[in-house]
Amino acid sequence: MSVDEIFEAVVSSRIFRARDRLLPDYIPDELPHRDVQIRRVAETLAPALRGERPSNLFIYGLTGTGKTAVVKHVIRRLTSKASSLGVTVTGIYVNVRHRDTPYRVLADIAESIGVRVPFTGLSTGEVFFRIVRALSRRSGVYIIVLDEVDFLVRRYGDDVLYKLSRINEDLGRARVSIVGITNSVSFMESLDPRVRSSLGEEEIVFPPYNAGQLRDILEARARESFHPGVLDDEVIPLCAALAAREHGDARRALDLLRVSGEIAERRGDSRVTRSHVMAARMEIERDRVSEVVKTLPLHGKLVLASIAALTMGGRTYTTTGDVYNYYRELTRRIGIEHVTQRRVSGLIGELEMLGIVSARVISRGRYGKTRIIELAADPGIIVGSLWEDPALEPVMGDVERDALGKGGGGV
DNA sequence: CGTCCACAGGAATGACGGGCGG
DNA sequence: CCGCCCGTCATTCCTGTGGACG
Repeated sequence: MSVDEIFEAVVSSRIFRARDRLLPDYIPDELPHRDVQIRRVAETLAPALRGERPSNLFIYGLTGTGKTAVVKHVIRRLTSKASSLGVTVTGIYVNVRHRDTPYRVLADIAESIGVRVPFTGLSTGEVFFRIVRALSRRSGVYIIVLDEVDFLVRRYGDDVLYKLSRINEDLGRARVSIVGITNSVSFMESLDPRVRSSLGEEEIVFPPYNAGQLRDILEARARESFHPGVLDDEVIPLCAALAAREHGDARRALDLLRVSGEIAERRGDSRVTRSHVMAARMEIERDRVSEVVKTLPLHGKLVLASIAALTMGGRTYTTTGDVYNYYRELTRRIGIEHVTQRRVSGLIGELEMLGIVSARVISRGRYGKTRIIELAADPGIIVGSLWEDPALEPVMGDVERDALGKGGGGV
């Protein structure tokens, strides 16, 4: 296919009418099955229209339950209503997982209100001071949305939240309220009581979608994004069912639908079928894992290789100590320094956070306390991704062989 | 019912790179 | 341009602990 033909195929897609409406950052005008949540968020934030400070708000719900979409949707309506009323309401959105240090979060907030700050070099206190200084010269209501805020607190404590929750004391006419979004239901309990009572003035829980609701969401979105009649009847129910299995994650469901369409298009097929969905599922998983593995530090990769080698055969799990021994052997054969067991423990924790292994702490009594570690992604994909790092090449053959060697099932 | 294993996990450290004020 | 301070990353040090064994 020539370059021109590729471009032409994209422009005159037989499959998609508006592919971008399936992307994660697209906020549709209608959010099916979230009427209750939309109303409650709107009620909470509405006082901003009178220039009053809305209550701080905390939102809980698993990934893909529409938290971000609902908040963005309401804030978009709110700011446009406000400007038609001549009131200043500003929404500031920060995803804390992507900007995962206190400094970067504050820098983002500063940027959003037009305060230029350098990437680094300032103390967080200084950035905070500049935000306060800028806001105290203004009036209006500022709604700061901290998405996935649990990531920040887990690593850096609730210092930033505490300061932000008290920012109004230092301001003149401007008013700030905070909307925190989190995936973790137990998050609020980990906060300092002062912060908790201040930030949790209002709380809303987003329940997961069930398969039927996911189907409604997908159907509404498919009408916008696909040409009529290109989806086989079973495609949407299948995507919905697969995502429902993953605790009702609408983002997963939409990704699945989009990638299915992309695969159909790439293959030159005129309809999207079940087989495209199955291929999409595989492709999404492969991309996710290989992206994570690629960004892992070298020792993280070696630890992951060790876990893979120790679990791929008959055994389904391994423990920290076994992983460490195997890992040391790998570093010896490559001829590099090894890190301490503490660090390996930390790396295992990071792999768990990335969703590539699962680990839980158990006590084996007389035989000590350890973590039970299992792979949480397809082993074949993990090993395949590890092969891509040239530094691991000298040992990857052995890693694969060791794993297969245990296939018989005896210790 | 105390011991003690095999780690977990908090706190501290050091290297590094970048901005700031003079 | 220099010395200083800060955040970040990768790492080390060290204290804490659930529960089977004896």
